[in-house]
Amino acid sequence: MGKLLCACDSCRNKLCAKQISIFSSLDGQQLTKIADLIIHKCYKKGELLILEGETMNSLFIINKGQTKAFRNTQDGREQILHLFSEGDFFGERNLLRDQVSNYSVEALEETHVCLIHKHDFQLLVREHPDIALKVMEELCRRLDRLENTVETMGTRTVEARVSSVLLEFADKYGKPHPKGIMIELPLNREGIANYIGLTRETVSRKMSLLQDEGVIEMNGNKKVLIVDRTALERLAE
Amino acid sequence: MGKLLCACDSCRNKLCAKQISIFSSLDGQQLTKIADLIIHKCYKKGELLILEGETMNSLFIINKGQTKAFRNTQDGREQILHLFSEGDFFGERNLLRDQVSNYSVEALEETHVCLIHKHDFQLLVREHPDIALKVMEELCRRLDRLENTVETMGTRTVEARVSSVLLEFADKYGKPHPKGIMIELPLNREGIANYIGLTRETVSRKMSLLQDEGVIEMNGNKKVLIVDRTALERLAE
DNA sequence: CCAAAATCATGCGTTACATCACATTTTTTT
DNA sequence: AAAAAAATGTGATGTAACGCATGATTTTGG
Repeated sequence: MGKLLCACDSCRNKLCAKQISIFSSLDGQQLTKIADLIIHKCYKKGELLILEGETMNSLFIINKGQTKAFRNTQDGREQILHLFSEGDFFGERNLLRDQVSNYSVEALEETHVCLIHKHDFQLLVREHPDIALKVMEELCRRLDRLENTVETMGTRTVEARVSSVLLEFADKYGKPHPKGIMIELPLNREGIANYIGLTRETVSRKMSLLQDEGVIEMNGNKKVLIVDRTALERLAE
Repeated sequence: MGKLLCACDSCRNKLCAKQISIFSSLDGQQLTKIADLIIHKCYKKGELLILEGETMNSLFIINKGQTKAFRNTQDGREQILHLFSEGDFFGERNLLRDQVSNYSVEALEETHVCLIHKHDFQLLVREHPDIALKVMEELCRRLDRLENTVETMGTRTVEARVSSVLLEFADKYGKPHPKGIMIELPLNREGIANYIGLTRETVSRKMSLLQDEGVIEMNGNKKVLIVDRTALERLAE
């Protein structure tokens, strides 16, 4: 289960840093310099990138694949806090203040990451203040999303929560489809339940209900077609 | 209900900016320059500082008093997202990208704020990158808190939610007391309920229960004495 | 200090979700 | 392609929080 250096050099000569929005203000030469600082790693599905409570010393940037950030609650549940995919970063909180990670991060599929060491990142930020602004922007986006999550979790109706999460997935992972928007779900039913604080069974039941109402169509376990987005938005309130 | 300029000059000549952590890296001369940019305003209890959906052009920093940030949900509830008190700032999200406010902010008591105009703030950040890092730190703290909120809201047991919020208040507003920690509650029962996604009645019932168990002692409606912090921490998990 | 208004406590019936159990389907493995 | 494993759907049942109603208490404002 060792975390091996990535065998593929899919990005070593391709300036993967260029793809990443927080570096978007830099020019080619600066990016080349950054590329030299980056270490690449590759994780298989189910592998842990970060363990809650662990001391961190790098910023993780996802080059390919996706991960979930979660905590194991005392009552045995798993609460998923964030989903990270291509271009997202995490571990930033431990770069400013010395602090252990407050969640675990697990690969949901084969995931390739770029690592920048804490020290290098701090130098970069000093040299290019624009990076700090980009990071701030992303943190604000993340706050927005969490505020929405808190709002929907505070809402009593469970239908609204399920609808919200489907809309979120549609925006993030959805692809156009002749009959609507096709989503390749990043999580199974239990994962969705752990993301919005419900049980697997309740998510199942509500999704079946949405299908009966003609709002969505399930295609196997991993694909969902949003047929009537408007209805979903109305349900999500 | 007009938002009048503050009559008191409690801070005009006292470099109120000095108190504010995001400016802590600046020296006296720089602070004086900032003080000139600041506009002071004063709001009475119940007044709105920001209305959800409003275009924003300033950063608000609380000099004295406290406020709640909230949204009115479609089902008629009010979801409180943040509590801000002395030294806290808000409105930052609208300074980076042009975006309307995604929550309303209301004064919970007489509140004095310092306002910095978007344009001035952006210049300041360019000139003093340390400010951006300080803002990032605060944003991270806020993310931490929201992540905790999501975790406790996802937890099924309501006792844990109530205990968590009491602990949060104890840390933020608690004062030492011979028998434990005395809290001056920033919110009434309904407010607490809207903060953690419960009903007023449920909060009432659970707090009565905690009192019966000898964990807390209520003193009128606005004061709570934490008698057994350990028990509360155990309940909060 | 008193009266009015606001806030809080609590009993009770109802509802919605959790929980358990098991059949079924889908996915993975060989 | 078949077998094994994993994930999902669904019914029955219990329970905990909601929602309403009402009386008690606390706070506010003159």
